[in-house]
Amino acid sequence: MFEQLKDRFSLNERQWKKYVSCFKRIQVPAKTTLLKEGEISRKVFFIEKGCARVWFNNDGKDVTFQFFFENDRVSSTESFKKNIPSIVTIETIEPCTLFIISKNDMDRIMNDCFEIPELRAKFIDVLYDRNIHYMKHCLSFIRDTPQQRYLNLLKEKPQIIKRIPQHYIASYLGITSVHLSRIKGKLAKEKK
Amino acid sequence: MFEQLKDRFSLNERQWKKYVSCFKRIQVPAKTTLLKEGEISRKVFFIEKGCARVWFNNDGKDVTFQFFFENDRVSSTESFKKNIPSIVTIETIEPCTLFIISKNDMDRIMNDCFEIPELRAKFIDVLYDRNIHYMKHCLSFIRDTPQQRYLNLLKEKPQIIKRIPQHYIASYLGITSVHLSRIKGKLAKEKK
DNA sequence: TGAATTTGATAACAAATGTTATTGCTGTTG
DNA sequence: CAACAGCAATAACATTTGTTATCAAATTCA
Repeated sequence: MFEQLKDRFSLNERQWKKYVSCFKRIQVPAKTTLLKEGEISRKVFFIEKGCARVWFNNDGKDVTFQFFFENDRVSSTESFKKNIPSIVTIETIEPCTLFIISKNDMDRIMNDCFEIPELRAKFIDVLYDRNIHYMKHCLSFIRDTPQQRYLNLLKEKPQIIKRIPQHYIASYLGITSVHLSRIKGKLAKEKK
Repeated sequence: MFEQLKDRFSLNERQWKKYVSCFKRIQVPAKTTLLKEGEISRKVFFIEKGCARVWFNNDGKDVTFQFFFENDRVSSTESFKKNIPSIVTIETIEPCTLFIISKNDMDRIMNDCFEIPELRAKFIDVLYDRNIHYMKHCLSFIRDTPQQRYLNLLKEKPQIIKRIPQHYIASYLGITSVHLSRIKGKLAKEKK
Protein backbone atom coordinates (compact mmCIF):
# COMPACT_ATOMS: atom_id res chain seq x y z
CA MET A 1 0.00 0.00 0.00
CA PHE A 2 3.04 2.30 0.16
CA GLU A 3 3.70 1.63 -3.50
CA GLN A 4 3.03 5.17 -4.68
CA LEU A 5 5.61 6.49 -2.27
CA LYS A 6 8.18 3.98 -3.36
CA ASP A 7 7.72 4.94 -6.99
CA ARG A 8 7.88 8.60 -6.17
CA PHE A 9 11.30 8.29 -4.62
CA SER A 10 12.60 5.78 -7.18
CA LEU A 11 14.26 3.78 -4.46
CA ASN A 12 15.65 0.27 -4.55
CA GLU A 13 14.51 -2.38 -2.07
CA ARG A 14 17.31 -1.85 0.39
CA GLN A 15 16.83 1.92 0.56
CA TRP A 16 13.13 1.47 0.66
CA LYS A 17 13.18 -0.73 3.75
CA LYS A 18 15.28 1.88 5.41
CA TYR A 19 12.75 4.63 4.80
CA VAL A 20 9.36 3.01 4.87
CA SER A 21 9.14 3.21 8.63
CA CYS A 22 9.35 7.01 8.45
CA PHE A 23 5.87 7.20 7.01
CA LYS A 24 2.71 7.04 9.01
CA ARG A 25 -0.65 6.35 7.42
CA ILE A 26 -3.70 8.14 8.82
CA GLN A 27 -7.31 8.76 7.94
CA VAL A 28 -9.05 12.06 8.53
CA PRO A 29 -12.56 13.39 7.85
CA ALA A 30 -13.45 16.16 5.41
CA LYS A 31 -12.67 19.74 6.45
CA THR A 32 -9.75 18.67 8.64
CA THR A 33 -7.04 21.29 9.02
CA LEU A 34 -3.64 19.75 8.29
CA LEU A 35 -1.65 22.95 8.69
CA LYS A 36 -2.94 26.20 10.09
CA GLU A 37 -1.97 29.71 9.03
CA GLY A 38 0.73 30.94 11.42
CA GLU A 39 2.10 27.51 12.29
CA ILE A 40 5.48 26.31 11.10
CA SER A 41 5.17 23.38 8.73
CA ARG A 42 7.07 20.35 10.02
CA LYS A 43 5.33 17.63 8.05
CA VAL A 44 4.69 16.64 4.48
CA PHE A 45 1.51 14.86 3.46
CA PHE A 46 1.05 12.45 0.59
CA ILE A 47 -2.52 11.85 -0.44
CA GLU A 48 -3.43 8.23 -0.98
CA LYS A 49 -7.14 8.90 -1.25
CA GLY A 50 -9.20 12.09 -1.13
CA CYS A 51 -8.47 15.73 -1.89
CA ALA A 52 -7.36 18.88 -0.12
CA ARG A 53 -6.89 22.57 -0.76
CA VAL A 54 -4.47 25.29 0.23
CA TRP A 55 -6.12 28.56 1.07
CA PHE A 56 -5.34 31.79 2.77
CA ASN A 57 -7.17 34.47 4.55
CA ASN A 58 -7.56 37.71 2.67
CA ASP A 59 -9.29 40.29 4.85
CA GLY A 60 -11.62 37.64 6.19
CA LYS A 61 -12.24 36.18 2.76
CA ASP A 62 -11.27 32.60 2.17
CA VAL A 63 -9.21 32.44 -1.03
CA THR A 64 -8.31 29.02 -2.42
CA PHE A 65 -4.94 28.81 -4.08
CA GLN A 66 -4.36 25.16 -4.96
CA PHE A 67 -6.02 21.75 -5.02
CA PHE A 68 -4.42 18.39 -4.36
CA PHE A 69 -5.58 14.90 -5.22
CA GLU A 70 -4.46 11.29 -5.07
CA ASN A 71 -0.67 10.86 -5.36
CA ASP A 72 -0.01 14.55 -4.78
CA ARG A 73 2.42 15.83 -2.22
CA VAL A 74 1.08 18.61 -0.03
CA SER A 75 2.97 21.04 2.18
CA SER A 76 3.52 24.74 2.59
CA THR A 77 6.74 24.87 0.61
CA GLU A 78 7.87 28.18 2.00
CA SER A 79 7.13 27.38 5.63
CA PHE A 80 8.58 23.89 5.38
CA LYS A 81 11.75 24.92 3.61
CA LYS A 82 12.51 28.08 5.57
CA ASN A 83 11.05 27.26 8.98
CA ILE A 84 8.85 30.33 9.01
CA PRO A 85 5.15 30.60 9.93
CA SER A 86 2.91 29.51 7.09
CA ILE A 87 0.76 32.14 5.40
CA VAL A 88 -1.57 29.42 4.13
CA THR A 89 -3.88 26.85 5.66
CA ILE A 90 -4.06 23.28 4.37
CA GLU A 91 -7.44 21.66 4.70
CA THR A 92 -9.00 18.43 3.45
CA ILE A 93 -12.08 18.70 1.26
CA GLU A 94 -13.07 15.04 1.17
CA PRO A 95 -12.32 12.45 3.83
CA CYS A 96 -8.66 11.53 3.22
CA THR A 97 -6.15 8.75 3.64
CA LEU A 98 -2.73 10.31 4.04
CA PHE A 99 0.89 9.38 4.52
CA ILE A 100 2.73 11.67 6.87
CA ILE A 101 6.46 12.14 7.16
CA SER A 102 8.29 14.51 9.48
CA LYS A 103 10.63 17.23 8.31
CA ASN A 104 13.64 15.52 9.88
CA ASP A 105 13.00 12.25 8.12
CA MET A 106 12.18 13.99 4.87
CA ASP A 107 15.41 16.00 4.99
CA ARG A 108 17.35 12.83 5.66
CA ILE A 109 15.83 11.04 2.69
CA MET A 110 16.42 14.04 0.48
CA ASN A 111 20.06 14.28 1.45
CA ASP A 112 20.55 10.62 0.66
CA CYS A 113 18.81 11.08 -2.67
CA PHE A 114 21.03 13.96 -3.63
CA GLU A 115 24.08 11.74 -3.46
CA ILE A 116 22.69 9.75 -6.38
CA PRO A 117 23.20 11.82 -9.53
CA GLU A 118 20.15 10.43 -11.32
CA LEU A 119 17.80 11.14 -8.45
CA ARG A 120 19.30 14.55 -8.00
CA ALA A 121 18.75 15.35 -11.67
CA LYS A 122 15.21 14.07 -11.43
CA PHE A 123 14.56 16.19 -8.38
CA ILE A 124 15.93 19.30 -10.04
CA ASP A 125 13.76 18.59 -13.07
CA VAL A 126 10.75 18.51 -10.81
CA LEU A 127 11.68 21.92 -9.41
CA TYR A 128 12.08 23.31 -12.92
CA ASP A 129 8.76 21.88 -14.00
CA ARG A 130 7.04 23.35 -11.01
CA ASN A 131 8.58 26.71 -11.90
CA ILE A 132 7.31 26.50 -15.43
CA HIS A 133 3.91 25.46 -14.17
CA TYR A 134 3.60 28.48 -11.91
CA MET A 135 4.84 30.78 -14.66
CA LYS A 136 2.11 29.51 -16.95
CA HIS A 137 -0.43 29.85 -14.18
CA CYS A 138 0.51 33.51 -13.75
CA LEU A 139 0.39 33.94 -17.49
CA SER A 140 -3.18 32.75 -17.66
CA PHE A 141 -4.23 35.51 -15.29
CA ILE A 142 -2.62 38.14 -17.49
CA ARG A 143 -3.74 36.70 -20.76
CA ASP A 144 -7.03 34.89 -20.33
CA THR A 145 -10.52 35.95 -19.35
CA PRO A 146 -12.16 34.14 -16.42
CA GLN A 147 -14.24 32.20 -18.92
CA GLN A 148 -11.15 31.00 -20.75
CA ARG A 149 -9.51 30.03 -17.47
CA TYR A 150 -12.59 28.02 -16.58
CA LEU A 151 -12.53 26.27 -19.96
CA ASN A 152 -8.82 25.50 -19.57
CA LEU A 153 -9.48 24.00 -16.17
CA LEU A 154 -12.33 21.94 -17.57
CA LYS A 155 -10.03 20.61 -20.26
CA GLU A 156 -6.83 20.12 -18.32
CA LYS A 157 -8.00 19.27 -14.81
CA PRO A 158 -11.56 18.00 -15.08
CA GLN A 159 -11.30 16.29 -11.71
CA ILE A 160 -11.21 19.74 -10.13
CA ILE A 161 -14.51 20.68 -11.73
CA LYS A 162 -16.05 17.35 -10.82
CA ARG A 163 -14.97 16.97 -7.22
CA ILE A 164 -14.54 20.46 -5.83
CA PRO A 165 -17.35 22.75 -4.59
CA GLN A 166 -17.87 25.62 -6.96
CA HIS A 167 -17.13 28.49 -4.62
CA TYR A 168 -13.63 27.09 -4.04
CA ILE A 169 -13.11 26.85 -7.78
CA ALA A 170 -14.32 30.42 -8.23
CA SER A 171 -11.75 31.88 -5.85
CA TYR A 172 -9.09 29.67 -7.46
CA LEU A 173 -9.99 31.29 -10.79
CA GLY A 174 -9.89 34.73 -9.20
CA ILE A 175 -13.63 35.45 -9.51
CA THR A 176 -16.75 35.28 -7.36
CA SER A 177 -18.98 32.21 -7.28
CA VAL A 178 -21.80 34.30 -8.68
CA HIS A 179 -19.74 35.11 -11.71
CA LEU A 180 -18.64 31.51 -12.18
CA SER A 181 -22.27 30.50 -12.09
CA ARG A 182 -22.99 33.07 -14.78
CA ILE A 183 -20.16 31.75 -16.94
CA LYS A 184 -21.47 28.21 -16.65
CA GLY A 185 -24.98 29.37 -17.49
CA LYS A 186 -23.74 31.24 -20.53
CA LEU A 187 -21.71 28.28 -21.77
CA ALA A 188 -24.67 25.95 -21.33
CA LYS A 189 -26.85 28.31 -23.34
CA GLU A 190 -24.29 28.60 -26.15
CA LYS A 191 -24.03 24.83 -26.38
CA LYS A 192 -27.71 24.45 -27.16
CA MET B 1 34.37 43.64 -15.41
CA PHE B 2 33.21 40.06 -15.17
CA GLU B 3 32.97 40.39 -11.42
CA GLN B 4 29.22 40.02 -11.21
CA LEU B 5 29.42 36.71 -13.01
CA LYS B 6 32.16 35.46 -10.77
CA ASP B 7 30.12 36.26 -7.69
CA ARG B 8 27.05 34.68 -9.11
CA PHE B 9 28.74 31.34 -9.57
CA SER B 10 30.70 31.50 -6.31
CA LEU B 11 33.79 30.17 -7.99
CA ASN B 12 37.38 30.14 -6.83
CA GLU B 13 40.17 31.61 -8.94
CA ARG B 14 41.14 28.37 -10.60
CA GLN B 15 37.63 27.48 -11.64
CA TRP B 16 37.00 31.00 -12.66
CA LYS B 17 39.88 31.11 -15.12
CA LYS B 18 38.56 27.95 -16.65
CA TYR B 19 35.14 29.45 -17.29
CA VAL B 20 35.67 33.10 -17.99
CA SER B 21 36.46 32.48 -21.63
CA CYS B 22 32.99 31.00 -22.12
CA PHE B 23 31.42 34.43 -21.78
CA LYS B 24 31.20 36.97 -24.54
CA ARG B 25 30.43 40.60 -23.86
CA ILE B 26 28.29 42.49 -26.37
CA GLN B 27 26.45 45.76 -26.69
CA VAL B 28 23.08 46.07 -28.38
CA PRO B 29 20.67 48.97 -29.03
CA ALA B 30 17.16 49.29 -27.54
CA LYS B 31 14.41 47.09 -28.99
CA THR B 32 16.84 44.36 -29.98
CA THR B 33 15.34 40.89 -30.08
CA LEU B 34 17.53 38.47 -28.13
CA LEU B 35 15.30 35.43 -28.57
CA LYS B 36 12.34 35.20 -30.90
CA GLU B 37 9.12 33.29 -30.32
CA GLY B 38 9.43 29.92 -32.04
CA GLU B 39 13.22 29.70 -31.79
CA ILE B 40 14.95 27.26 -29.48
CA SER B 41 16.89 29.05 -26.75
CA ARG B 42 20.57 28.11 -26.84
CA LYS B 43 21.99 31.05 -24.94
CA VAL B 44 21.72 32.71 -21.58
CA PHE B 45 22.16 36.45 -21.17
CA PHE B 46 23.42 38.31 -18.15
CA ILE B 47 22.65 41.99 -18.08
CA GLU B 48 25.55 44.20 -17.12
CA LYS B 49 23.78 47.42 -18.06
CA GLY B 50 20.29 48.16 -19.34
CA CYS B 51 16.97 46.37 -19.16
CA ALA B 52 14.90 43.89 -21.13
CA ARG B 53 11.50 42.30 -21.14
CA VAL B 54 9.99 38.92 -21.90
CA TRP B 55 6.73 39.11 -23.81
CA PHE B 56 4.49 36.89 -25.82
CA ASN B 57 2.01 37.26 -28.54
CA ASN B 58 -1.61 36.84 -27.55
CA ASP B 59 -3.83 37.08 -30.61
CA GLY B 60 -1.72 39.88 -32.00
CA LYS B 61 -1.55 41.65 -28.66
CA ASP B 62 1.84 42.17 -27.10
CA VAL B 63 1.71 41.00 -23.48
CA THR B 64 4.71 41.67 -21.23
CA PHE B 65 5.42 38.98 -18.69
CA GLN B 66 8.68 39.94 -16.98
CA PHE B 67 11.29 42.66 -16.73
CA PHE B 68 15.02 42.24 -16.23
CA PHE B 69 17.63 44.69 -15.06
CA GLU B 70 21.31 44.92 -14.17
CA ASN B 71 22.71 41.66 -12.74
CA ASP B 72 19.69 39.63 -13.82
CA ARG B 73 19.96 36.43 -15.78
CA VAL B 74 17.63 36.25 -18.77
CA SER B 75 16.56 33.24 -20.78
CA SER B 76 13.47 31.33 -21.74
CA THR B 77 13.71 28.74 -18.99
CA GLU B 78 11.39 26.25 -20.63
CA SER B 79 12.92 26.48 -24.08
CA PHE B 80 16.46 26.42 -22.75
CA LYS B 81 15.94 23.52 -20.40
CA LYS B 82 13.83 21.32 -22.66
CA ASN B 83 15.10 22.25 -26.11
CA ILE B 84 11.67 23.20 -27.35
CA PRO B 85 10.60 26.30 -29.31
CA SER B 86 10.15 29.32 -27.08
CA ILE B 87 6.68 30.70 -26.61
CA VAL B 88 8.12 34.03 -25.54
CA THR B 89 10.23 36.73 -27.11
CA ILE B 90 13.07 38.43 -25.25
CA GLU B 91 13.67 42.02 -26.22
CA THR B 92 15.84 44.82 -24.88
CA ILE B 93 14.09 47.97 -23.73
CA GLU B 94 17.11 50.20 -23.20
CA PRO B 95 20.47 49.90 -24.97
CA CYS B 96 22.19 47.00 -23.18
CA THR B 97 25.58 45.59 -22.32
CA LEU B 98 25.25 41.81 -22.03
CA PHE B 99 27.29 38.73 -21.28
CA ILE B 100 26.37 35.76 -23.41
CA ILE B 101 27.10 32.13 -22.72
CA SER B 102 26.12 29.14 -24.85
CA LYS B 103 23.96 26.28 -23.61
CA ASN B 104 26.83 23.82 -23.92
CA ASP B 105 29.16 25.90 -21.80
CA MET B 106 26.42 26.68 -19.32
CA ASP B 107 25.54 23.01 -18.91
CA ARG B 108 29.19 22.19 -18.39
CA ILE B 109 29.58 24.80 -15.66
CA MET B 110 26.37 23.66 -13.99
CA ASN B 111 27.47 20.05 -13.94
CA ASP B 112 30.75 21.03 -12.35
CA CYS B 113 28.92 23.13 -9.80
CA PHE B 114 26.64 20.25 -8.85
CA GLU B 115 29.63 18.23 -7.73
CA ILE B 116 30.21 20.78 -4.98
CA PRO B 117 27.59 20.21 -2.25
CA GLU B 118 27.46 23.86 -1.17
CA LEU B 119 26.96 25.18 -4.66
CA ARG B 120 24.39 22.53 -5.32
CA ALA B 121 22.46 23.48 -2.20
CA LYS B 122 22.70 27.12 -3.17
CA PHE B 123 21.41 26.38 -6.62
CA ILE B 124 18.49 24.38 -5.29
CA ASP B 125 17.67 27.21 -2.91
CA VAL B 126 17.50 29.55 -5.87
CA LEU B 127 15.06 27.22 -7.58
CA TYR B 128 12.91 27.08 -4.46
CA ASP B 129 12.96 30.84 -4.09
CA ARG B 130 11.95 31.30 -7.67
CA ASN B 131 9.08 28.90 -7.08
CA ILE B 132 7.91 30.84 -4.08
CA HIS B 133 8.25 34.06 -6.02
CA TYR B 134 6.04 32.84 -8.84
CA MET B 135 3.52 31.44 -6.37
CA LYS B 136 3.23 34.83 -4.74
CA HIS B 137 2.97 36.50 -8.12
CA CYS B 138 0.02 34.25 -9.00
CA LEU B 139 -1.45 34.98 -5.62
CA SER B 140 -1.45 38.70 -6.22
CA PHE B 141 -3.61 38.20 -9.30
CA ILE B 142 -6.16 36.24 -7.30
CA ARG B 143 -6.09 38.44 -4.26
CA ASP B 144 -5.28 42.00 -5.24
CA THR B 145 -6.98 44.60 -7.36
CA PRO B 146 -5.00 46.16 -10.22
CA GLN B 147 -4.55 49.25 -8.08
CA GLN B 148 -3.06 47.21 -5.25
CA ARG B 149 -0.77 45.40 -7.67
CA TYR B 150 0.41 48.76 -8.98
CA LEU B 151 1.07 50.01 -5.45
CA ASN B 152 2.97 46.81 -4.62
CA LEU B 153 5.11 47.27 -7.69
CA LEU B 154 5.76 50.88 -6.78
CA LYS B 155 6.91 49.79 -3.34
CA GLU B 156 8.84 46.64 -4.17
CA LYS B 157 10.26 47.31 -7.61
CA PRO B 158 10.29 51.07 -8.11
CA GLN B 159 12.88 50.77 -10.86
CA ILE B 160 10.20 49.14 -13.01
CA ILE B 161 7.94 52.16 -12.63
CA LYS B 162 10.79 54.55 -13.25
CA ARG B 163 12.46 52.97 -16.25
CA ILE B 164 9.78 51.05 -18.14
CA PRO B 165 7.24 52.58 -20.56
CA GLN B 166 3.79 52.53 -19.03
CA HIS B 167 2.04 50.35 -21.59
CA TYR B 168 4.48 47.53 -20.88
CA ILE B 169 3.80 47.88 -17.16
CA ALA B 170 0.06 47.83 -17.80
CA SER B 171 0.13 44.49 -19.57
CA TYR B 172 2.49 43.17 -16.89
CA LEU B 173 -0.18 44.09 -14.33
CA GLY B 174 -2.85 42.47 -16.49
CA ILE B 175 -4.69 45.68 -17.38
CA THR B 176 -4.86 48.16 -20.25
CA SER B 177 -2.67 51.24 -20.35
CA VAL B 178 -5.82 53.37 -20.24
CA HIS B 179 -6.79 51.81 -16.97
CA LEU B 180 -3.32 52.18 -15.52
CA SER B 181 -3.45 55.84 -16.46
CA ARG B 182 -6.77 56.13 -14.61
CA ILE B 183 -5.31 54.46 -11.52
CA LYS B 184 -2.39 56.84 -11.49
CA GLY B 185 -4.70 59.79 -11.93
CA LYS B 186 -6.89 58.64 -9.09
CA LEU B 187 -3.93 58.06 -6.75
CA ALA B 188 -2.53 61.50 -7.56
CA LYS B 189 -5.88 63.07 -6.74
CA GLU B 190 -6.17 61.21 -3.42
CA LYS B 191 -2.72 62.33 -2.41
CA LYS B 192 -3.66 65.99 -2.66
C1' DT C 1 -37.03 11.34 9.40
C1' DG C 2 -36.64 16.29 9.85
C1' DA C 3 -33.91 20.37 10.82
C1' DA C 4 -29.84 22.65 9.68
C1' DT C 5 -26.16 23.55 6.63
C1' DT C 6 -24.07 23.74 2.26
C1' DT C 7 -24.30 24.56 -2.37
C1' DG C 8 -25.64 26.63 -6.72
C1' DA C 9 -28.67 29.54 -9.64
C1' DT C 10 -30.64 33.91 -10.60
C1' DA C 11 -31.94 38.87 -10.55
C1' DA C 12 -31.10 43.81 -9.90
C1' DC C 13 -28.04 47.05 -9.29
C1' DA C 14 -23.20 49.11 -8.51
C1' DA C 15 -18.47 49.33 -9.53
C1' DA C 16 -14.51 48.16 -12.17
C1' DT C 17 -12.35 47.61 -16.46
C1' DG C 18 -12.06 47.55 -21.55
C1' DT C 19 -12.59 49.92 -26.17
C1' DT C 20 -12.11 53.51 -29.22
C1' DA C 21 -10.96 57.96 -30.41
C1' DT C 22 -8.78 62.39 -29.65
C1' DT C 23 -5.25 65.40 -28.03
C1' DG C 24 -0.76 66.99 -26.78
C1' DC C 25 3.92 66.12 -25.52
C1' DT C 26 8.40 64.23 -26.44
C1' DG C 27 12.19 62.74 -28.81
C1' DT C 28 14.06 60.97 -33.19
C1' DT C 29 15.40 61.25 -37.81
C1' DG C 30 16.00 62.80 -42.47
C1' DC D 1 13.43 72.67 -39.30
C1' DA D 2 9.56 69.58 -40.48
C1' DA D 3 7.62 65.14 -40.44
C1' DC D 4 6.95 61.30 -37.83
C1' DA D 5 6.59 57.73 -34.32
C1' DG D 6 6.05 56.58 -29.51
C1' DC D 7 3.99 57.60 -25.37
C1' DA D 8 0.67 59.19 -21.91
C1' DA D 9 -3.74 61.52 -20.48
C1' DT D 10 -8.56 61.95 -21.02
C1' DA D 11 -13.46 61.39 -22.34
C1' DA D 12 -17.53 58.74 -23.76
C1' DC D 13 -19.43 54.67 -24.03
C1' DA D 14 -19.72 49.36 -23.81
C1' DT D 15 -18.83 45.29 -21.38
C1' DT D 16 -17.41 42.64 -17.62
C1' DT D 17 -17.37 41.58 -12.97
C1' DG D 18 -18.69 42.30 -8.07
C1' DT D 19 -22.33 42.86 -4.39
C1' DT D 20 -26.30 41.76 -2.11
C1' DA D 21 -30.33 39.31 -1.61
C1' DT D 22 -33.46 35.51 -2.45
C1' DC D 23 -34.78 30.88 -3.52
C1' DA D 24 -34.43 25.96 -4.42
C1' DA D 25 -32.03 21.69 -4.38
C1' DA D 26 -28.77 18.68 -2.29
C1' DT D 27 -26.32 17.06 1.61
C1' DT D 28 -25.28 16.33 6.37
C1' DC D 29 -26.26 15.20 10.79
C1' DA D 30 -28.70 14.71 15.14
